[in-house]
Amino acid sequence: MLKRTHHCGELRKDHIDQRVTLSGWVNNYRDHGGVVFIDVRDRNGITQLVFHPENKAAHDLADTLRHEFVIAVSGVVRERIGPKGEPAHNPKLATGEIEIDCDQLEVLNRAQTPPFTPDEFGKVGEELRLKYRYIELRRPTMLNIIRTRHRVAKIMRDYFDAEGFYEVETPFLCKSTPEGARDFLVPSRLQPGEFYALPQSPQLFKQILMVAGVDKYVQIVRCFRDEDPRADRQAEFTQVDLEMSFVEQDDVMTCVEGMIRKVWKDILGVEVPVIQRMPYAEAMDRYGSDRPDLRFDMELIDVSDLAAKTDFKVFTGAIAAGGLVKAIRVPGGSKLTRKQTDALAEWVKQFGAGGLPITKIENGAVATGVGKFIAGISADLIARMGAEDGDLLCFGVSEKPAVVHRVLGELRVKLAHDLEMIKPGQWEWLWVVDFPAIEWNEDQKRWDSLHHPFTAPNDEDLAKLDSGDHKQIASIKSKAYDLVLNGSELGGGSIRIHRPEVQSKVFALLGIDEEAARTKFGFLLDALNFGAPPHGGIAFGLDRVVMHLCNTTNIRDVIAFPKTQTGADLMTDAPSHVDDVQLAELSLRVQTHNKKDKSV
RNA sequence: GGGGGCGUAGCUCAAUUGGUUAGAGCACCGGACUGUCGAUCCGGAGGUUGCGGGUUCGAUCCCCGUCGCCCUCGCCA
Repeated sequence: MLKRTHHCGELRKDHIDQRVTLSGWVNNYRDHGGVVFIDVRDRNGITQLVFHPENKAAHDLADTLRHEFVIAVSGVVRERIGPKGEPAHNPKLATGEIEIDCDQLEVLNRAQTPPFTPDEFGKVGEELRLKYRYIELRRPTMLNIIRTRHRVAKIMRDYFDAEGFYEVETPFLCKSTPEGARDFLVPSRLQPGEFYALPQSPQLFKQILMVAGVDKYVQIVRCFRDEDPRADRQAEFTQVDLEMSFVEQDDVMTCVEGMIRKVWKDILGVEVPVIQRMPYAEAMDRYGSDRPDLRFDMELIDVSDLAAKTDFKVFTGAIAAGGLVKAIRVPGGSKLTRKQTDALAEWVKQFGAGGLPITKIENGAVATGVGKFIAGISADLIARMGAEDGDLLCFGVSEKPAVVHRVLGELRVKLAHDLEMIKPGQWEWLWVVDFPAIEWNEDQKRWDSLHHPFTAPNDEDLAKLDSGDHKQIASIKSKAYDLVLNGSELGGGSIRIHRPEVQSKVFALLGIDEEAARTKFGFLLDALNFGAPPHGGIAFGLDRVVMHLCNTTNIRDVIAFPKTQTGADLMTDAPSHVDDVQLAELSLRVQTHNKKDKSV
C-alpha cells in the first residue's frame, strides 16, 4: 500500500516539483475523456489529482473511480496551469494553486453509491443523516465539530491539571435515588430483582472525594437522565464536573471563569470579560427568566400601579387577585400584523397566559389593541416604558406573578429572534446567584429544593431553617450559582453542606425523614460525620459549550452518535428486543411489547 | 401524556377541485469530450406516493388507524 506523505489539505506552491503520496476518499471526479480530474478528500482538506493518458494504467484505473472510493495516489506536485500556460488556480480551495500529476493509483476500497455525498451542497434529511452517520461525519463541518470538541476537552483538562485538579472516574453502575430526573435502570444478574441506576451526575461521589481528601476533582463524564429530549437536551450527555475543598463561592466561580476564558480565547480568539453577577430575584424581575439573554433589551417593567387605575377588567381583576401586570417594549414592533400578534397571543397560552394584551404606539399615544381600555394611563405608561412611535407594548397579566414572568420571559426571547434583534458574534455572559434554597410546590404541598438537597444555605439564613415560618423559609438563599451564556444555562453549582446537622435540617424541611435519608444517602451522611471539609463545585454541559463554539442550536450536531427524540439510535437500531435467555438470566419478564414489532 | 409540522425515485422537491401515462434537478448506468473544479453534451434506467384500512367510478390528494422524524408543553432536584 502506498503510504501517505502529506494530508489532503496541506500542499501549497512551496511543494511544487515534490513527489508526494496522498490517501483519502474520492470527493468528486471529472472525466474529460483524455485528462481525468479527481478531488481526493481526507479530514484535512481536498486536493485535485490529475491523470494524463500517458500514464495509461493509472489513467484507466482513474476512469473507474466513483464517489467515496478509497484511494492512495503518488505523483508530483504541479502548479495548476491552463491550456495556454496561464494559471488555473481554484480560489475556493486552500490547495487550489496546485494539483498532483499522478502516475500511481491504488484503489484501497470501492464504495457503493452513497445515499448522499459528504459535500455540503444539497441538503439532506436528518433521519437519513443519522442512519448513515459515518457518511455525514465525513463532512468538513462535522469533522470540524469533532475536532473542536476534542480541543475543548483538551484545553479544559490542561487547564484543570495546571490548577491542581485530579481527574477521577466515578461509577456508572450506581444506586438509584428517586429524586430529580427519572433514572435509567440496569438489572443486576448477581442479585436478582435488584437494580443499578446510571448516574444523573456524579454529585454524591465527588462530595465523597472531597471527604477523602482529593481536594480538587474534575471529570469529563457521561450522565444519563431518562427524560424527553429537546433540541438542546439528550438523555445521554456529557458534563464537565468539578469539586473543590476549602473554598467559597467566589473561588469556584473564579476558577471556572479562567477555564471559560481560556477555551473562548484558544478556540475563537474571543476575550471573555469579567463575568457580571445578578441575583436570581433580579433576573426574574427584569427578564422573567433565571437564565436571561442579555443580547437584547425588552426588559420586563412593572406597570401594576398604572394598570390598577384603568377600568380594564383583565388588568384590575388580576391585580385584585394578588397578581401583577408587567410590560415589555418591543422596538419597532408595530410592524407586526394583526395576524402575527394574534398568533403570539395564542403562543403564550402554553405558558399559562390567558392571552396577550398588546397596544401599538402611534402619535405619542397607545393606539391599537387594548389601547382604548388604557387610554387614561397612556402618557404615564409611555413615559415609564420609554416607548416611541412604532413600538409595540406587550402585557403580561396574571394573578400568578410566576406566570407573568414566564410569559414575558419567553416572549422577549421569541420576539428577539423573530425580529432579528440579535447580532451574530455577541457573547453575553452572566452569573446568576442568590438562588432561593427551596421553593414551595403547591401541587404536592411540600418544599422542593431548587438546586439539590446538598446545597448550602447562606450563613445568615441558617437560623431560618427551623423557624417553621413559611415566609422565612421561602426567603432562605443558597450558595448556588449558574453560568449563563446568551440565554442558555451552561452550568450550575453550589457550595455544599458539609455539617451533618445542617444537612439533617434541610432533609427534614424537604420532608425526607431520618430513615428515608439513611436509606437514600446514608453513605454521604456517614462521610459528613467523618471530617468533611467545606467544599463546593460546579458542572457544565460540555455539549452546550461546544454548541455555542460551533454556532449550532442542535445538540445532535455536537454528538458523534446521537439519539432521536424517542431515544433511538437510527444507525444501530437501539433500543431493541433481547431474547428470553438474556431476560431469564436477569430474572426479568417483559409485560408489554413495543408497538413496532422488532421481535426476533 | 398533550399541541404543531413533515413523510412521493438513491437524495432534494413538484404534481391544479380527487382525474386517466406521478414529473424535475442532482446521484446512478451507457456514450462523447485533453484543463475541469458543484465540468459539459447525448442517451438510459429508476416509484409498494411510510404502512394498514375506509369513502369514491377513480385517492399522492379526503377520512380513520398506525409507524418514523423534527419542534414544543409537561418533564429535566
